[in-house]
Amino acid sequence: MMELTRKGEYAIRGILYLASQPLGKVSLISEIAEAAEVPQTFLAKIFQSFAKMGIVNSYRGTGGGFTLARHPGKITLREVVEAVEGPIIPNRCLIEGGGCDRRGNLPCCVHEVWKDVQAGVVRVLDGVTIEQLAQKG
Amino acid sequence: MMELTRKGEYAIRGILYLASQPLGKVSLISEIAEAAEVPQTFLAKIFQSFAKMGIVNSYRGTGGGFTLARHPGKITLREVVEAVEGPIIPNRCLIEGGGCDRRGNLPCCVHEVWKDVQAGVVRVLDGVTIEQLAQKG
DNA sequence: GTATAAAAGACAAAAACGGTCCTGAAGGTA
DNA sequence: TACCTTCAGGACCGTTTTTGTCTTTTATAC
Ligand code: SF4
Ligand code: SF4
Repeated sequence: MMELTRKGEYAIRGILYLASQPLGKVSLISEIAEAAEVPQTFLAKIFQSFAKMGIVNSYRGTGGGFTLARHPGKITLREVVEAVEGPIIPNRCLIEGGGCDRRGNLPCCVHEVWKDVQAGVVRVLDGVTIEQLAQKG
Repeated sequence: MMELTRKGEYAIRGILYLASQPLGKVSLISEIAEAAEVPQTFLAKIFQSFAKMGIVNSYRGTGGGFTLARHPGKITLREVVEAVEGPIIPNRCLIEGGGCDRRGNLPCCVHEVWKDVQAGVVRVLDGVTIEQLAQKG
């Protein structure tokens, strides 16, 4: 239960490589993929998600590649994970507007527990920036 | 990410029905399935897992069925979830004896974050018993 | 115009999910 | 003993998700 997918793991490795590079340096996806030991085409998809979420900037053509869109101290691990895996939802009754199928959409007593779990995970992941991680090596 | 499967959701509903019954009362799987609104054959598998984990007792033959193996105040939500979904493992480097494939099995800096996530989730789920949940309705 | 590099989308194998079904074993009961 | 009840265990199966690959298109630099 609660397992990060490969995509999530690769996403972190990739963004961490970017964070370890000099600020503003443009990196090729091929370069990132090699350093992060991730299949290149797969990582390309991941970085597309990053770009859409405004975590990285992408540049096409000669001299193109990716840079961080913000200072690494302003990018949290939660953002990185959620960019590729979607929001952190321990149970479907926490989905925005979703609700529960039982009892006429009234949440049951367990609902609150899942909210606690969600809040706990979010707090941990929001408390870590990729700058912190990159510095620790 | 981190989503409980149907199996986990059904497991909780099923055990909560047992906890709502008079202590020691033997309940049929058909009865539990109907009350919990869960496919019966699927719930049967779930209760097999419970029995193996020592959460419930099962009795065969006429008059058989299931009872809680312990007082509901001694059964935590974590046990119930882990019985059917396996241990709470946010990332594969937390698997016992598993380790990471990179850097010669040395855990990286993100490893500690996943340990924090795991500890947080476990703390929440271990802090709730099915007795508490059943009482709140 | 041409080379470069990301964007976008189609495709696909493999695994996980969400069950169903059948046979068998254990335990009552007449 | 024969029969009925109830759970145990395993085979099976369709759908969805994961984990990618490949091809085509678009944007950019030179
Ligand atoms: S039964 Fe309770 S925990 Fe389960 S989905 Fe509904 S509100 Fe959430
Ligand atoms: S790279 Fe780090 S976080 Fe990822 S599996 Fe290895 S030790 Fe864990």
